Amino acid sequence: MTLKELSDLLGLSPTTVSRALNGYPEVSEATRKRVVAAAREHGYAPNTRARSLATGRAMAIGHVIPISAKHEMVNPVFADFIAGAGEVYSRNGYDMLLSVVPDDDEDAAYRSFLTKRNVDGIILHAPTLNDPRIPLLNTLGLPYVVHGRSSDTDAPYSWVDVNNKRAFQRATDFLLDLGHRRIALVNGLEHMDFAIRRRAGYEAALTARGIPPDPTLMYAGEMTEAQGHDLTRKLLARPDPPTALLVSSMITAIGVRRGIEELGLTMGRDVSLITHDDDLSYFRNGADIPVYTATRSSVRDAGRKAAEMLIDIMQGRDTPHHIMLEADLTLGLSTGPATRLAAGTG
Amino acid sequence: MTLKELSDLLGLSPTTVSRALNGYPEVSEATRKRVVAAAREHGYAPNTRARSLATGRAMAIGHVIPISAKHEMVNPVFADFIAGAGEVYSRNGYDMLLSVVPDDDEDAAYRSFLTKRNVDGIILHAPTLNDPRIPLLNTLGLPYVVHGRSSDTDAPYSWVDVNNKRAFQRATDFLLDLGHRRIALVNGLEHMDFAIRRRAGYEAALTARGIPPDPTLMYAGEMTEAQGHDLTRKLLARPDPPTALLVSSMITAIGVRRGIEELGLTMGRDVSLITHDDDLSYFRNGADIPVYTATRSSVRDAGRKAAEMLIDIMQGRDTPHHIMLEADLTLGLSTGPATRLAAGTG
DNA sequence: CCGCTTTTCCAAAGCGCTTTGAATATCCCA
DNA sequence: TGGGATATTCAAAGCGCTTTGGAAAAGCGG
Repeated sequence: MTLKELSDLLGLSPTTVSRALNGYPEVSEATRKRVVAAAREHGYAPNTRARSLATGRAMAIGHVIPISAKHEMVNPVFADFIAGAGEVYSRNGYDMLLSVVPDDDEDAAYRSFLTKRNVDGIILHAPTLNDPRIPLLNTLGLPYVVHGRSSDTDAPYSWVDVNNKRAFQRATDFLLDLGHRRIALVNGLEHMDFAIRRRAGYEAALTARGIPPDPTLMYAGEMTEAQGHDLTRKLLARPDPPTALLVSSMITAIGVRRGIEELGLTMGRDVSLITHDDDLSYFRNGADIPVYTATRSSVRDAGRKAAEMLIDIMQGRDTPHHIMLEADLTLGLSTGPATRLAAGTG
Repeated sequence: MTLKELSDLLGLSPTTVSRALNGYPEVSEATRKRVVAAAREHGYAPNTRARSLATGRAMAIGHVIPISAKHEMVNPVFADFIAGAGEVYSRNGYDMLLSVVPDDDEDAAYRSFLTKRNVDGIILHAPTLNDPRIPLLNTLGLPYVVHGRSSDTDAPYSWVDVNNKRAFQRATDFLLDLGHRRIALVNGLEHMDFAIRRRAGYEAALTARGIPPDPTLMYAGEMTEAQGHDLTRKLLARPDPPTALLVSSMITAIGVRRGIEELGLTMGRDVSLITHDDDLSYFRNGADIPVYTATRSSVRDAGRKAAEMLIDIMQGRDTPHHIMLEADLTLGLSTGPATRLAAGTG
């Protein structure tokens, strides 16, 4: 069913039917009712392609999902972020276009969004230090919002981010308060902006207490379960093992825990652990006390906020273009005073 | 840059330029070269919306991501499935359109794909017993492929699925061979088709050895970490605890393991565990012996296969429209003979 | 009842591409 | 050298919608 068919059916011109459906004032309320009813009855909806050709707007928002070319790894937080964003898109009549590309030719994906004109805006994921995609998007001229920030970047851009530095500073402080002095950092890849900020928070907390950060206690890499495990085994095998670990991902934390328990140690007693928790639906803590003490911030909520911001920008609304989310520090069972392990080994 | 501008630039008609770029034979090789070079130089790519309006093909494939309205849960395997499918789409010039909707009005999303004509085909996720979406899609007339199957459905449809029944039958058999007799099944929601088939495999293996399936050992629910944990605690607190658990998801298995170890028991010695492993990138086992004995089948690979099948169908190629993937049974550290626990409790 | 404004509707152009049908240029061989 | 076949190119229509500019209908005060 096309607009023409529907208008023939109603004995009206396509113009009138179009206006009636799009809520223009130049059509009487009576005919509008009639048109809307007929459209519903015959299941008419305008052909997206024709409409967006005529209007110049694609009514779609693009996401580029980079796949680590080396490790074929897909970031597990994407699913929840996209769930949040998608919710907002649906409510506002936008489609979500996903482009899955190896992370070494992401640029092409953005350019193609522009040349093919199939999206009106873009969400940029997983920004790195001085991310080259930001100047690229600025030259392309497509509205976009970054999920995260990019340190050392001059160019202006809109973003939604968690206060990663403060979160990890607070977490480290908390561990220090518990008496821990050797605290390991198990972080994401070091060119990732969130990892940089988390490290900054961690180092700031240590330095504030006069403890020089120990590079051998700091790890940066892919956040898989296996990495968490292997690394923990290595760290705890040292003559001077850390008494606490600060971890950047729930999935890595699970591996860390496995490593701890394989050694017959108990998390929260022998070794403390704080993890960042993106509040992924399938890892959500039950009603009782959380297993992991965590810096928690819902990535799904970030998705919603980023989507809303982007839509605002595309509609020219002059909203604040930065949203800083504060992570909760939620107390769980994985942390405890450092004394016991210190006593055990000392 | 539009086609017209490019053709003016070249002193050719839009027709010729279009044909040159689309590889039609009615254009001399010399001009084709010239056109292609100019297009590349000026960064010309046809406007998707105009092109698909003219051709009638959207060059996009739709996925509906249902969010459990009750639990706000997003299926963690989606990310990897989509990564696999997206890879194939990119290679073939298709876009991926995602529609995130609460799972109680999914139908509307499919209908809207049709009326808005913004996709050429659909991938159907997470089919249930006698899934109503299959007849719906058959009436809509859009090509589609189901990731999974739908038991008790008469209507024909194309699918890519894992042989869930055989996988769980083999896994159960393996546990039986190890001497286990009380084997718990921790399954997904019972209206999900994969859960039904896995249970069928589990029951078939038991029955074949004359062991009547015990309904109190069979659980069906959301596959979260917390559920796995809570359930395990309950099961192991029974006077007649199971000596082994067969679990439908890696994430649940992690919770199960937590439950086991909280009781001071050791997985693989005191309690055995086999899980289904979708080979998600961030849970991938390292090079050494896997932690979990598992029925393993890459969901990313399933995504690739489903995408290829759908594209074949859309192009009218008469390929086989069913692909049954066999899961590996990979031996890990989480399984062992039943004797010890039996000795301990008996 | 007339001339004016306001309301309501419509014809036609145009968005940027593909594709049909026709026109022109080129070729080959008698 | 001419005429038919073949290789190139092009003009124009059309995909289904929105939107400009205008026409017809209705309302209104004098």
